Amino acid sequence: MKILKDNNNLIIEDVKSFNIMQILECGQCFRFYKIGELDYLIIAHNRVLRVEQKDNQVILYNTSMEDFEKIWSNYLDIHTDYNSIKETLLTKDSNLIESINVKEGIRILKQDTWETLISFIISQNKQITHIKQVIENLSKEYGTIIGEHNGVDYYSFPTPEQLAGTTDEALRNCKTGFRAPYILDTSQKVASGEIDINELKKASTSEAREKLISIKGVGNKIADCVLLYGLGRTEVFPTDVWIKRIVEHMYLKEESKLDKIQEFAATHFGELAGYAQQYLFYYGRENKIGK
DNA sequence: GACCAGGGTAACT
DNA sequence: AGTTACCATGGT
Repeated sequence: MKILKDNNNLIIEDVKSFNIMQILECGQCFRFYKIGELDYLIIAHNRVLRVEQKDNQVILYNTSMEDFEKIWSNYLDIHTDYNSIKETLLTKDSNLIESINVKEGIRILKQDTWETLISFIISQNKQITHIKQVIENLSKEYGTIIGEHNGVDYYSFPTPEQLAGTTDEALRNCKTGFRAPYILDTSQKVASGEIDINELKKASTSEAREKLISIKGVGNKIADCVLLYGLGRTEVFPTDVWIKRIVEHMYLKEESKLDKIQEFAATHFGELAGYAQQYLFYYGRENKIGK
């Protein structure tokens, strides 16, 4: 892999295990817009980034080398060796061959902790398209303009302070529904420092999980999503209805409770459970495994 | 119109 | 400790 500069754009050449469509549409993130084939706008870290993929080239438009080193290489998880991860997973479990082959270009984005916390609170009992819609509503209402593309403005994800000052009714107007009090409460606790995002980053996985679950509206599944997508804890195995069905169908052969599925993932996939979850979720959901 | 969606809480046994 | 109704909202 090497990085080339082309006017205001950066080109990543010969990057393996990278498919921008799979990375964005595997269900881990919500703020992106498809503008063409393998061509997307990503809203992250208070920036608008256009990423287009052509053959073995990934083009990052209007980006400096400095931003790449500081933000995007980390966000896109560029320096993680996914070939090695996939090989190790396959030696642990050859049943993964199909999902890994089909979804070979997944990478787990390193997303902002605060944004994943609110996003996955919104996600409960909602479909992915609705989640995206509600997050866009919130960003337009409470965020700030951070960029433009083809005459359309794009907004940052609101800060804790921006959300802490609103009301339950205003949040419901953004179609948050019964999640509105959860969002408001969480925002006020983060804004006041009662919940410290930086402490979560330093805490052990189990300590961080415990703190996350203490937030009203955050249970096991949402806490694990924040741990995996927003805190880089790649050993956790978020277990939603889909992953539950998939694991039951592919491995356990019977209805199983959450703790049994967690135990299975930990012993079966070990430290790589988060990656395995991502391949299984995206492939299994698309093919309705177990449904 | 019932049923379900990348669940969680509170009020029940 | 283990179930169950309910929570907004939009799509099928």
